[in-house]
Amino acid sequence: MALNDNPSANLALELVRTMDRLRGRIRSETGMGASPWSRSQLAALHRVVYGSPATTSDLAAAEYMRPQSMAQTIGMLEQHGLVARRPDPGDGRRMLITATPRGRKEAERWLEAREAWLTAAIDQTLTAEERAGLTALMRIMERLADSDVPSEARRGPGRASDV
Amino acid sequence: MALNDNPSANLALELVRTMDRLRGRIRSETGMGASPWSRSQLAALHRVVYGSPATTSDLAAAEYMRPQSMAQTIGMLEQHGLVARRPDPGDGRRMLITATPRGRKEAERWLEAREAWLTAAIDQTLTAEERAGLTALMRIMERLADSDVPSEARRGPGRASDV
DNA sequence: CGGATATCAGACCTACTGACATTG
DNA sequence: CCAATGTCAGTATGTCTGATATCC
Repeated sequence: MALNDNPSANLALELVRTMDRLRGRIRSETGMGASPWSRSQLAALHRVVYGSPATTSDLAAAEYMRPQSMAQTIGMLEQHGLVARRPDPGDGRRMLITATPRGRKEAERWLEAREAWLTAAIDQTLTAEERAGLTALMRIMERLADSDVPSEARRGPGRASDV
Repeated sequence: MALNDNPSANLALELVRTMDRLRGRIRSETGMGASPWSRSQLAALHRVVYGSPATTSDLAAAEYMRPQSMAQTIGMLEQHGLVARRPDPGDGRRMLITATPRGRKEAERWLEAREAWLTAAIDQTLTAEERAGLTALMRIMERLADSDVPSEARRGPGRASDV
């Protein structure tokens, strides 16, 4: 790699590259017609179904998105009756999102279907020990995703000369 | 989770959700102005710089993308003089991509800058054991990304009732 | 002629930014 | 009046598909 003397920098680069490649493989195997719902929509639905009632902003913060982006996703789910929005009794600004019975059924159906290839890959290429340890390893990525390291850390070099 | 009786299905779902969330966090911390190059462009440049001369199709296959998508990425790199394309002497159909000296400099400069936040997060929130675990996790993800499990595995349920 | 590579054109998905209204 | 939430509109990106030309 020879990128940097800092081991963490190499870990970071390799981690991102690995996630990008695995994501690409999953995309290429899953195709787009595999489900009427996009990955973002299923992620939001998953959170709504298995979580407590929350606002669009809450969901956006949990997924590290802007509220407007999450609103668009939630809007599509609402159009199809998978989630419902009701005003917060105590705060007129807030709209609470909850899953409809239909939304719960669709979530169970499609969350499994969407990751069918990855499920098969985990089954067929990992050992039992690796599968047993995978959950613990994923916690490490969760800790990174939710770490309180401030964004200030990104002190990039000056702009490229003439790009 | 209560999604499925198959443990691998739950692992698959959790892995995808965790990657999506970490990706979102990195996106939100890195911003868009952090680099004149996109993540796809740097990924392609990284592969060209540290690999042997290859065609657009080769690079696309390695990143699990369509050749047309990779061609667009490579085209932008070529416009800015980071990579060069020359005809394959032995096969008139093929165009070999190589990094220019400038491309090598830019790669070293920006690959590090782009993951500065993740580097800091790894440094500040993970223990030595966890960093070792992270390496193990990346190996597993690489094996999944490159596994030979066929796409046939995705036998989804029938289309949603009336969606 | 069939297979592989590259190219051109069009479409979609996802997330972003900015501006504005409403409520606490 | 200011902060927070939600909504509307426009933008940018990255990838996809389809169709076509060229070369082995």
